[in-house]
Amino acid sequence: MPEDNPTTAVKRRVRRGSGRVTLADVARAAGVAQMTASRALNSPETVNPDMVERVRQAVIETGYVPNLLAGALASARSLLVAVIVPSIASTIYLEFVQSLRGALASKGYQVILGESDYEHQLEPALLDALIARRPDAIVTVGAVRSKEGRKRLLASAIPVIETWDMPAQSLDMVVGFSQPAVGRAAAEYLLGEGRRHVAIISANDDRAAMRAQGFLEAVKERDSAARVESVSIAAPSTLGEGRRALADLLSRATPPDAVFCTSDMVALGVLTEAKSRGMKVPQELAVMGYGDMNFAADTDPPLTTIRADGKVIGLQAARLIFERASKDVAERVVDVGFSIVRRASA
Amino acid sequence: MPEDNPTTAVKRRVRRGSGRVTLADVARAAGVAQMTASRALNSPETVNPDMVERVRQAVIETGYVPNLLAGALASARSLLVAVIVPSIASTIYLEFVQSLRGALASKGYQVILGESDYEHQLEPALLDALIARRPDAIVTVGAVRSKEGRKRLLASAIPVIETWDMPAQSLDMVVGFSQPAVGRAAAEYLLGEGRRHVAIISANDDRAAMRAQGFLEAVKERDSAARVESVSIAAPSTLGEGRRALADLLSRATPPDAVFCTSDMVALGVLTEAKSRGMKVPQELAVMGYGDMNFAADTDPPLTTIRADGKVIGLQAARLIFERASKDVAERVVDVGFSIVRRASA
DNA sequence: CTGAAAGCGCTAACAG
DNA sequence: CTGTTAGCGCTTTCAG
Repeated sequence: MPEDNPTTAVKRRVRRGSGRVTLADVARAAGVAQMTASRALNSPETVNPDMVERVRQAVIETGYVPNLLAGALASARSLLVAVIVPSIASTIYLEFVQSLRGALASKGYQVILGESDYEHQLEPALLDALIARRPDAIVTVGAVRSKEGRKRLLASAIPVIETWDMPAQSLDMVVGFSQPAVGRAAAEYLLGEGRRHVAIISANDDRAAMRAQGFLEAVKERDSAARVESVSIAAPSTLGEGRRALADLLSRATPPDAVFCTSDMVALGVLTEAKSRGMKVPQELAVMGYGDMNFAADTDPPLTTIRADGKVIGLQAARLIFERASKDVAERVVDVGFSIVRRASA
Repeated sequence: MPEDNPTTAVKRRVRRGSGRVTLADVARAAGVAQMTASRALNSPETVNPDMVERVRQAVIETGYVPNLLAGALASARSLLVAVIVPSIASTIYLEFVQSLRGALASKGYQVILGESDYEHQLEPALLDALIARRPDAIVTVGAVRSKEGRKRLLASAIPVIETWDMPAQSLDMVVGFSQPAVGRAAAEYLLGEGRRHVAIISANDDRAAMRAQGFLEAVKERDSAARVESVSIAAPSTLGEGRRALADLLSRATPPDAVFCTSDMVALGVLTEAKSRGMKVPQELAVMGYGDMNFAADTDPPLTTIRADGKVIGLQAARLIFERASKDVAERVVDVGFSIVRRASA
């Protein structure tokens, strides 16, 4: 007879806990129900102040540190945000990640890092690994282009923010600016300064390619007969690549009188190479960068560059995440624009 | 009577799941028990191949993505590693974080990012926030100095790896090298090259201070009457800080004939300032950096610097984490050393 | 090798 | 405002 009977008690499947202090321990120590302890910690305004005090005391006594794994599972809110950058080593997105992480941390969110590699398309495996953590949002640098990637993100129902770009078909939310417009602006600036034979040194990643495309189009529009030199370098772009790219350009039949570079680091390489050859910048060669990195104002000569404010992108992305979490209808697209920082090099 | 009786059925507390596909759905689709599905995915070698195949098929059909929050809670293994850097924006640790993240990812671990700020001591709040995620390891850049921080880490029973340093009192595991030894090596190198009036430009963070100390000690040991100039700059160190620091040094009564810089970026600033003043490097001024960043070989002149291989530190840290996880007794201390990369600037 | 039950530590939902 | 109960989705444990 399968009757529950004390003498034929079912064998206990033993499974002891981690041995760590749990919320139940805190509740016991404070002499309240576990749920009250939970509320005292997470929404103290809904609990009698005395109880809150007792619970806080108990937390200190016991050395309790909540288990967010359990909390996230129970509440379906992980307070985790996945951030996918092309490469951790690429300095361009550092301030962005930093400001995003900081803003998120202020509301209890944590950041989990993904790396997509410039070369490979955002791999489904990477995406699945991140989705498996059930982040409350996924932030990607650049638009998600791969069909499979879009599909998985959509299926996951996790809010997505694509950044540093302005995709025609956004997945969900966007915080960025037009990459081709950056290239156009650079071309117009250099041409407007009277340069006649412009060049572009561009890395072979998605966004750099878009800038290059905008640059070339703008030059052609202004003067369909214009010659544009172009050098492609590998990402991540370094000072050395910049030096070699300029050497390449200068070895051509008609050397350029202006160069737009895919990044400030490359521009610094161009500056270095130019100076080592005794060329005068900007007289003989105008040099323009992209990124306005923290050294751009202090190069010799100071670097004219295009500034896209990573800090702002990070902050705006965080804001959208907060709004979405609180069910306020978040905007879907934020164009943070960019600006030309005019210094002496161009 | 509180007897369980069908007609007075207890009211159902409704709590529907997330609506997502769960392992139970997969098991159902595959016609196996949930536990078998779990095993088929996590330890396929323990399951009949046919079953594995059926489960895999079901995963694809259903679009199942595991919920690692639940898995982590149940198994007490989060496959999460917390990495604490002083500042995300500081380029020195980029390769380290990248290689660490990559190595961990290859075994299914993910990285969650913490930032300690150079200025504040590792804050208990940051630590608690990370511990709350129950990471399988915590990796810190630099030794954990604060008493409270050490206490919490110890109490958490989470494996800790302190990196980029060689603390006398390590908390648990260490992968690094002696920071004072770096300073000594730099001093000995410059003095050995015949420099007589050396200077140091040092940021005011923990590790830079240790290098500076080693530098000063070594100089004194060699020649107790030696004069050493010293400039302190704010972290994070930039090219501009380097320029200004050199300007400062040159304005002093007896300008130095050699400078050791807290980072390559600062050294690049020194190079820039020297060149803009028409000084000859290394003839009039030897310049030495620290970090061997990717631009160091391509500056003009190429930068002599001290290389500590962040990539190796990351890899070694990952290895220790794996070993500890598999219960092999992991080593506790790995000294990865450093090397002087001799180039033209000094 | 496969399955059933129990429970990881927390919060949602409901009842008082 | 406080408490009770029932899960969240997975894996451990034990039994077959």
